[in-house]
Amino acid sequence: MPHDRISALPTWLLSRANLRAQRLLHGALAAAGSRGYHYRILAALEHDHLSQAELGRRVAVDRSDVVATLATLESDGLVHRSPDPADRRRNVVRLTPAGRTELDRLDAVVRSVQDEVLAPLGPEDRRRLASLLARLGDRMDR
Amino acid sequence: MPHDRISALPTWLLSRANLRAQRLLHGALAAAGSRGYHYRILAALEHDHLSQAELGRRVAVDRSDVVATLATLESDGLVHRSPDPADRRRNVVRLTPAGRTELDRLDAVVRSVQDEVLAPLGPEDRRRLASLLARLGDRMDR
DNA sequence: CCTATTTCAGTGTTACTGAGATCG
DNA sequence: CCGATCTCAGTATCACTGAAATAG
Repeated sequence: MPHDRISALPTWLLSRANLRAQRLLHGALAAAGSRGYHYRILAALEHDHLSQAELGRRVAVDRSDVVATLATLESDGLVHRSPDPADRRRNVVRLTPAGRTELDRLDAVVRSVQDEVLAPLGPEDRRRLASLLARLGDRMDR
Repeated sequence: MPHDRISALPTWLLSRANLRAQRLLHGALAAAGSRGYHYRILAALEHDHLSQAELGRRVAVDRSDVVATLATLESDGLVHRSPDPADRRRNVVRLTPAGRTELDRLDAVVRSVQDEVLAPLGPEDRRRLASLLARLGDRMDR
């Protein structure tokens, strides 16, 4: 094999597996008329109403991208922004009823992609992989 | 936990772990004055002289990005392109001596990043992870 | 004074698409 | 005519930076 320097590298294996997963995910979300940031942000709002900064921290979306994504989601009637009376720097972001419906719709899409991504692995290997990946990703303080 | 819909998703765990790995990798390559595509393409040329199309296939870089990357590498004197006499559609791409030196230099950078990425795991878990990721990434025909 | 939040504008890498010209 | 290669130009998502305005 000519490119052994690369093919055994953990960062390579990780990026290949992730590329395949993200292709499937983005393809499915695009077919549903949505995108990754939209799903992430709607999902973060499922239980709580949050400020934009807190929202971005929870789903690891940059403050700047939160603004742009919320502008789209709000103009589509999926979320609602209102000034926080307790701290007037903040916006309180909530899911609208239409937003909750959209979240459920996208969630079905996302769940079905998980099975497709994990198709090569049995149940036990799926659990092992999840556990190993979680340990790698936990050190994400930056 | 408020965003359980996301935090247990394999595609989420994969993207988080990969983001951390790529941040470390790109940071280290940038500090060394290089980038991911440059390393990948130099590494692919280690043993063989290849056409651009074959090169792109081996390290999964799009034909279009191969052109742009080779233009930079060639102007830096790291690779050499010449028309293939046997098939005049093709360019034969070879590493120059300076290119081989650069590959060795970048290789040291990349290797040290692997240890940093895998720091949370012991030797046995590292092998398991590599094996599981390889099985996920193998289905990359598209 | 310093920090946090929201917003805007812009950058960067990776990944990808479409089309033209050349050649087998 | 079809298919492969190289090139150019442009797009998309995600990730990120710097700075201004506002408020605690």
